[in-house]
Amino acid sequence: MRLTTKGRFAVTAMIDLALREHTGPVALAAISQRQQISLSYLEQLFGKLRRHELVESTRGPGGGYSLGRKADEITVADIIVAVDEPIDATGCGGKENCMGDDAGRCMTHELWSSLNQKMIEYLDSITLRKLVDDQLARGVSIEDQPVKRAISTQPVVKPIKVNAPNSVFALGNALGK
Amino acid sequence: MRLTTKGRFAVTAMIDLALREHTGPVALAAISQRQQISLSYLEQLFGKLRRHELVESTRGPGGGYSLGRKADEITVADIIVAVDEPIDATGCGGKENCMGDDAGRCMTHELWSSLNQKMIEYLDSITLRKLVDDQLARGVSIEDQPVKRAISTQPVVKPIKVNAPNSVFALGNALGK
DNA sequence: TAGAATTCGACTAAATCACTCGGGTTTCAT
DNA sequence: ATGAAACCCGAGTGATTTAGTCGAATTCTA
Repeated sequence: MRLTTKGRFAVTAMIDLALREHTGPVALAAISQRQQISLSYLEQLFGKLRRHELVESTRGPGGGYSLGRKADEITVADIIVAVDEPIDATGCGGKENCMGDDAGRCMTHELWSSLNQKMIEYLDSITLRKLVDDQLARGVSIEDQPVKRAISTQPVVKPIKVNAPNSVFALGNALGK
Repeated sequence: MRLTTKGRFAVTAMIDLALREHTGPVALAAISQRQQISLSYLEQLFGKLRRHELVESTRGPGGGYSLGRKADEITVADIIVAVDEPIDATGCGGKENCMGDDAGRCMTHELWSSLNQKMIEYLDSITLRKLVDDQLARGVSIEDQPVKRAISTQPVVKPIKVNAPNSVFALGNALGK
């Protein structure tokens, strides 16, 4: 289990999606504007989320993404595992066959796996529904934009996101303590 | 709060250290062999751990590292923060001054910070002592090598760690679920 | 004092991450 | 049909992380 900015962005985007999917599919462009995540990066993340069946896509105008199952059946661990690609690797998947040359056994993995397991269990106990409720309790305003596809008499001024370096947020991490 | 291989290695090494420091300072070379972590990387990690006063160093022959304070006063969060360098960055340290141009506020950070806080609190509740006790309960054999500095009549054959790619372990991550 | 064991610190190289770019493909509205 | 809105995909790039190398500095033993 890893915890990187990629996972954070995915969780953030999923919360945003869960907050608004009741009015139909949510376009990535909208999430991109609200959460300051670049559109193409979101596309990568949602590609993985879709392959893991955490979201469903609707193509064409008026399309977007909706949750693949109910919000209380999606956990934070699901999201993070989906975008982080287990990779598994090391060849020493689950068995103890990764011993070296002396009696050390697979202690390296043993040592970490216990804590790792606890982390996973913890993150698996937090559902998307819980996070959404937390946000609503905090009084986050959803302030729907004109929801249905804009009646295209006067085209909406498209906010081209000039040169505002949205990577200012993207780069950082931690937020320490 | 980030959770990368660096943090995992640091926690693993600290457990190894805590398991054996009762016989005096533990040399990084020993941890390197047991846990399959490259010596130079360990040196980097312990440099940071030392600056954060989680460990103390003793130089010269018979030297090594020992815990900076008692094992039940060191938490997993302490270790991870020490090696991960908060960096803080983003300029939007703690305040809400990072709003964009429309009413979106700092929702991106708001969204994540709640979960982030929970993660920190959780990892801060797990002490090194607890992890060590878990390992001992699992029956991990400590199997002390000839503890005191080897009587240097016949020099011990230094296991040069031929070309065994110890990075096999170093590379991977996650271990999925 | 000589020599060995060990920690320090700076530089360097390889791998991975966090994006960006430039194209597609599907579907709806007119 | 045509065009626009949205999802799809894969290659490319720069910074960070990870790891390795070398040369010190320190301190114990003999």
